[in-house]
Amino acid sequence: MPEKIKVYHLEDYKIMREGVKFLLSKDDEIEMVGGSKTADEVYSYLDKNKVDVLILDIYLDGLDVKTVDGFEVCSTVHKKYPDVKVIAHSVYDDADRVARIMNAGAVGFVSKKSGYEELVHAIKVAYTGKKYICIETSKKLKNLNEFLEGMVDTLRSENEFFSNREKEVLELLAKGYSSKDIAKELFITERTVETHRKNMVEKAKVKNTVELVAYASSRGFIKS
Amino acid sequence: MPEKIKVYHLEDYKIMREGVKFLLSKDDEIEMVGGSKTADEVYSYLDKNKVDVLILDIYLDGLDVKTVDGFEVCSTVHKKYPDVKVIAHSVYDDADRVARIMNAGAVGFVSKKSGYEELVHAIKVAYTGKKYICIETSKKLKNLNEFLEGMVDTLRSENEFFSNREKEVLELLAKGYSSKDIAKELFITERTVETHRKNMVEKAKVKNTVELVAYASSRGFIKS
DNA sequence: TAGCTTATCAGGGATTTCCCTGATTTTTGC
DNA sequence: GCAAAAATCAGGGAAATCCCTGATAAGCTA
Repeated sequence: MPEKIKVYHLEDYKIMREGVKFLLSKDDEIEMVGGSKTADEVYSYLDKNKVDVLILDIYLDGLDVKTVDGFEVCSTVHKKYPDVKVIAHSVYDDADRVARIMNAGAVGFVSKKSGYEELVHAIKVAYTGKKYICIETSKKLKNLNEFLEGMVDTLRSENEFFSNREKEVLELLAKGYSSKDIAKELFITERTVETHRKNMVEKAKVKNTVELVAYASSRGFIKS
Repeated sequence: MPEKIKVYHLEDYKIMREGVKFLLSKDDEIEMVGGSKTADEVYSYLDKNKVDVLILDIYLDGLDVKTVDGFEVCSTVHKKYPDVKVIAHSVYDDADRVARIMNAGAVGFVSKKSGYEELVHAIKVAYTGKKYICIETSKKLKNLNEFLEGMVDTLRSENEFFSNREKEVLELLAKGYSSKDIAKELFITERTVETHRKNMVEKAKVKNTVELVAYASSRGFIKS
């Protein structure tokens, strides 16, 4: 099967992250690789991992100290990680904000009033390098469609983070399984399981399995 | 099996309704019976059907003609359908709005910054006839506890589960620290650290530290 | 005051993880 | 079809965790 579109979600409301994560994961072509509520977490994730599409909540009022501005995040991501397509996801769908966010480098705009199919659609369109504005909003802003003009296609490379087998091991680790338990479950030897653990610890640059699971959990690698 | 708690959701953002519907449906005791974006749809549903809990987004800016006020909806529901427990679900978690909505007859308040487990918890508490305010918000309003006194039955404290010392240990564990490392950091013996770990593993009913961290992380006990 | 929780400390031993050294086979990408 | 990545397997030994048995002291509360 072809590689899935790797999607990261920046949004300060946890329940929204949780919901979107599930809804988008229903689509076979999409893989939710992470989600967080601060821009810094996004940057540090993007430094190490490949992400195709970033869903960005424009207004992050932020629990953290400094107030983060969604437009700024968008243009920073656009400059620093040009391969990442940004889709703005917002409750505000007025002309001014849509224009600003598209100028800041977003390739898509989806109102939160729209359902998840709109978001799925926007992601797929963005992935092909085109721009998209959700039906709801574009109806409202039909004079603004000049903004939807061609953009340069970007390159892509980088590698996957955890392999499928590693992810299987990871999930069982998070359930409290020992290497021996996992070996039985997956019909491989304990040694192999240990190798997978070791490799993941190295990849994630963490000290041990406990931190690995904390790391993976906070980035949404572990289902539950 | 006992009957499920029938939950209706009033919320003007479709994607949020979709997400919440799934997230809450994962719980065996909860049944999502409906959801809509206007108050009128709620009323007509309540006229014909039994609903135990109504999740109410306080500010419905509303695509529909007349602007609907969440506080008004709350008090209308409270008077007209006294058996329906209203839980306010909002992005605004300031003292003023919390107080107003509780006075308008809500039995629970959950910030959208909280995850779905908080909503699940609030629903179950509400169903038993008690009042509840989410951790996030009650932390924020802790100086205003005078006004919360008597108004709420369950101010779920974080200490409900792990003690402060245990949480300190937990945070360091999630950073990959060994018992020895933690002992140095906290100026206690390795043995004591081990006891804290053991106690947490027992409390959380998990198999080992790895699962403990996965458990804690998914419930937001670990900052980062 | 009696009982509960929290926080501290400890020995001994079984089990597990971690770390170093390797290796072969299978799958996948170009 | 070749090279790279992923998946498999292995020994040996140090370190850490896990599991059982305890204990003491402080603080809260009914």
